[in-house]
Amino acid sequence: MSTTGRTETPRERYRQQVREEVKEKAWQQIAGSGASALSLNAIAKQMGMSGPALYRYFANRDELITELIRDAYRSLADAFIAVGDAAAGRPALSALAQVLRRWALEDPHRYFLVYGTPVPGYHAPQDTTAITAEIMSVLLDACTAAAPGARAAAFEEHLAGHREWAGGHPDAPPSALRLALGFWSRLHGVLSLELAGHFTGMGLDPARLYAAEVDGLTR
Amino acid sequence: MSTTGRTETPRERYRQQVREEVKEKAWQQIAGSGASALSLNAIAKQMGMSGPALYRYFANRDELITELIRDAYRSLADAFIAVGDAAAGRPALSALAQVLRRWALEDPHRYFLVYGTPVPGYHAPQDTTAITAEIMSVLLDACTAAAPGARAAAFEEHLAGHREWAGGHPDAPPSALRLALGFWSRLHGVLSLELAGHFTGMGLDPARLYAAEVDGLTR
DNA sequence: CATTCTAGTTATAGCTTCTAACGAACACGA
DNA sequence: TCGTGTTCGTTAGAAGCTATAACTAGAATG
Repeated sequence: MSTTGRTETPRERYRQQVREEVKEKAWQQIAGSGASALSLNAIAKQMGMSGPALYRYFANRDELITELIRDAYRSLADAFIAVGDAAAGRPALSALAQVLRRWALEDPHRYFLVYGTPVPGYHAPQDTTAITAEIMSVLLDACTAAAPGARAAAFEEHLAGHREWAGGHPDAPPSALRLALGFWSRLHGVLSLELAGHFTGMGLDPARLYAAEVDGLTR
Repeated sequence: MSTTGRTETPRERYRQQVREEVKEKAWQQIAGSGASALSLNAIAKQMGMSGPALYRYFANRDELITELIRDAYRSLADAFIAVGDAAAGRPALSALAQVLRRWALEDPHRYFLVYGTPVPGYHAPQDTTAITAEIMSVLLDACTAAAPGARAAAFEEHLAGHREWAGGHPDAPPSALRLALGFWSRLHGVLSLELAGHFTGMGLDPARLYAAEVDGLTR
C-alpha cells in the first residue's frame, strides 16, 4: 500500500512515529488556543524531551504548520471523496454541504488553519492545490448532476472561458461551474462568519441560514 | 464636539497624539506582515523610544490590537453610513456591496483583523457589537427597500421570531431580514476566499463572482 | 518654591525560535 | 565480533519577544 520505500527500516518507522506524535500534540495545542499560540518548545516538553530535539523532525515551525495545513486539507478532501463514492459519483449537493459543515464545526481551529487568515510565512505547496482540485472534482460531479438549464448570465459566460480550475471536467456546462462556485463561496461565507462568532448575540440560528443557503442554490 | 473633557490639558493632547502615532505604526506593521507579527518593541524602536515606554500608553499587546480592531470596525461602519446618507437612507444594495468590497481590498489585513481568524486573547468589547448594529442598520434600510414579496420560506419564519439583531427595524419584513443575511454571508464568502488566496490559480475573476452574487440577491 | 504626578530610562525575568557543539546509542559492513 | 559512520538527543547560547520593577528627569500643580 505504501507508494515509496517498501523496505522500512526500524529507524524510519520510529522517525515517522515521532513526527506523528508531534503533530498530534500540535493539534491538541491548536484546539486549545489556535495556531498562532503553537509552541515547539511546549510540545517537546510535553513529550518529555528538550526543546531543540524537535528540529530533527521538523526544519522549523513553519514546516510543522505547513504539514498540519496539508493534513487538514487532506481530511476534508477524504470526507468529500467518501461521500462521492458512497453516492456512486453523483452525491447530492445537500450531502456535500452537510459534510463541509460537519468538518468545519468538528474543529473550528482546523477550519481557520485552512480557510482563515493566511499565516505570514506560509505559502501553499503544490500539494494543497492538488488537494483542492480533488475537492472541486467531487463538487463538480454533484453540480453537473444538479445544474439547472443554462441561464447564460454574464458570469456564466465568463466562466465558460475561465475553467482552468475545473480541469478534470471539460464537459461540465457553465451553469454547473457557476453552481459549484456559488456553493463554495456561500457556504464558506456562513461558516466563516459563524465560526468567527459574528452571529453570536444576533439571536439567529446559523444552521438554519446554512440550510436556507443550500436550499437556495438549486432553486 | 468632544463628548468628554472639553478642557484638554496639553498633556492629554500629547498622550493622545502618541497613542495615535503608535496605532499608525502598528497599521504599517500589520500591512506588512499581518497582525500576528505585530511587535510593540519594534514599534517603540521605530518611534525612537525604548521598549517598555509604550506600556505607558497601552496596557499590553492585546489592548492595542483591540483598539485597532475597533478602529477598523469604525471605518467600515463610517463608509456604510456615508453611503446611506448620500442616498437619503435608501442606499442600493449594489452600492453597499461596492463599498464593502472596496473596504476589504483596500487593506486585506484590516479585513482579516475584523472578519478573519479570531485572535486568541481577544474578546469583542460591547463597542464593536454596537458598531455592528450600526452597519446592520444601514444594510437593513437598503434591504427593506429592495426586499421581494414574502416567500415565507422556513428560514424566513425562523427569522420572524429571531430578530434581536434587527433591533432598530421592528417593522422590517422577514424577507428583508433574509435578504440582509444573504447579502452579508454571501459577500463575505467571496471576499474571505478571495483575500485568503483560494481563488488564485483557479483562473476566474473574483470580482465577477462577487458581481454575480450581488446580482443574484434580488432576483 | 515644594510637592506630586508622569514620561521615559535601564535591568530583569521568562518566554519563544533556532544554531552550534557535543555525547551516546544504534546500524551496518568488514 | 569489531570498528565506523549516521542519527538522536542533550546542553549552551544568541537574538527576539512581552511584561514588570525600580529609578530618574521633567512638567504640572498647590
